[in-house]
Amino acid sequence: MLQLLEATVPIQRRIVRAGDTVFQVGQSFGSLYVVNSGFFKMVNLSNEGREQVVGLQFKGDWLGMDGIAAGHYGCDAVAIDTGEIWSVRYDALMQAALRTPALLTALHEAMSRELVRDHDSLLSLCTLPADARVAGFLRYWADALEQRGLRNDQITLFMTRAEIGNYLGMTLESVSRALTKLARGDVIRFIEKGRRDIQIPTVEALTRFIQHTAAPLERAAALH
Amino acid sequence: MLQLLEATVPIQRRIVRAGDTVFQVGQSFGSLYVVNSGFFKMVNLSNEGREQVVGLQFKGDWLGMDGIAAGHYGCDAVAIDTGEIWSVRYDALMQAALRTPALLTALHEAMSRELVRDHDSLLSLCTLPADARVAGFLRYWADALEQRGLRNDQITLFMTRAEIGNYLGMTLESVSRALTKLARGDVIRFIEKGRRDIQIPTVEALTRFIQHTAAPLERAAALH
DNA sequence: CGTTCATTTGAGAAACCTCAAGATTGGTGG
DNA sequence: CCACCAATCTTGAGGTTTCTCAAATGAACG
Repeated sequence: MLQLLEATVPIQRRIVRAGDTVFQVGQSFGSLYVVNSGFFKMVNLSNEGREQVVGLQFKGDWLGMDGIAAGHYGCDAVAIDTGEIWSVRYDALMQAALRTPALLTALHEAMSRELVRDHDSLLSLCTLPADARVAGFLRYWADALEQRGLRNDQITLFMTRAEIGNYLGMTLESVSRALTKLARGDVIRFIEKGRRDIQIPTVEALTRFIQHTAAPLERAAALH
Repeated sequence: MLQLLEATVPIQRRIVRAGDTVFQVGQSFGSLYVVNSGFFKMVNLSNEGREQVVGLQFKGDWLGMDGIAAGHYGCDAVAIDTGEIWSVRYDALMQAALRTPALLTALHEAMSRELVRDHDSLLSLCTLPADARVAGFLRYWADALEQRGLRNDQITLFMTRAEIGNYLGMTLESVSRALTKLARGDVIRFIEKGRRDIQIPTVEALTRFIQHTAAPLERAAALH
């Protein structure tokens, strides 16, 4: 995907460091961005000032697609680690897409994947208790790394407990307690001194924990 | 948008009644659907059988875009009222889009709007108490009607309390209590006998209720 | 080596869920 | 037209999860 983009559209590259913003909510929409390396969080800001992490983007993911319809970006895109971000003018991309339909396919698939991911988040938020949501978060991160060919037995969270909690709809204390509980059950292990590096013996153990912790679903199944 | 589609792409029309499914999770992806009339819910089903309403679609909205990347639909699309749904072959749409770029714009804006909407849902779920989420749900429905030129001072919910609760991440009892509270404060009114028809004196009152009920946000703002 | 920020842990409070009992409604058949 | 049935909805009481508040510990940095 990255190669395809490189070969067909003018690209601007930019190195970012943790805390840098790629674009901000309200800013006029003009370009889409693609993660070449690093990790990014998307932060939504409500009218009343409530702040919400609504997504995490990894290598190959697109940023800024929520700005296409409104004409301005719908959230802040913030780097949470050093990385490289590519930007593409949306109008240039559309021009190129008419000549190279594969570009269109790539863009549509990226948007589609993000929709699926959002729905997964909603599902977790609504149906899982706090502990399981944290486990699901770690599994998501591990899966994301694996899909990109990176080692996923050991992950570094570039987020504070507060950020993770915000993303998962719970307090930082609840995140801490959940991680402690996971470590006690040997589903995860803390490496070294810092508590940001987490070893994941097996992803299956995480999945088991989620299913085991999930509330009985007689009620949930009563939708019919 | 509907006219544009009609003029440029082969369309298949279908009348649906409440409970009919447009497509089901896992079904092979081939077409996108557009709501001509009626109301639809998108239901996600997790591996373990947890069921989650992840979206509501109104006139002009597209259905099935979460199937583009995976090659199969990611959720069930279920009519919750009588309506008409149009279907368009995705490959035919792409063909037509190369000749009529406006089609592409329309599709991208539809996906973009859905991303924004999903992020709004996440924000509500994570930052608002149950009462305010119900108020936000009613405001969303009223806004959706208004944007489509329909009267929005009186809305008919084609969903049970259980479905609303599922969508909003709470139990049906909590939905009931929230509606009772809203009615007591005269933010909404029940019409007639049934409890499915709700009168909304002013959307502003709903907004005020949400802001008033929102928890103080010192904690939430501590993301920096 | 002290300061600051992040994290952990505990105890009490609050929101929400669960369970249960009645009410209300809409539909169906007598 | 009325009575009954099934489904939905409301309301209450008590339990559970999660949040809030507070304090202590640990790590990072000059």
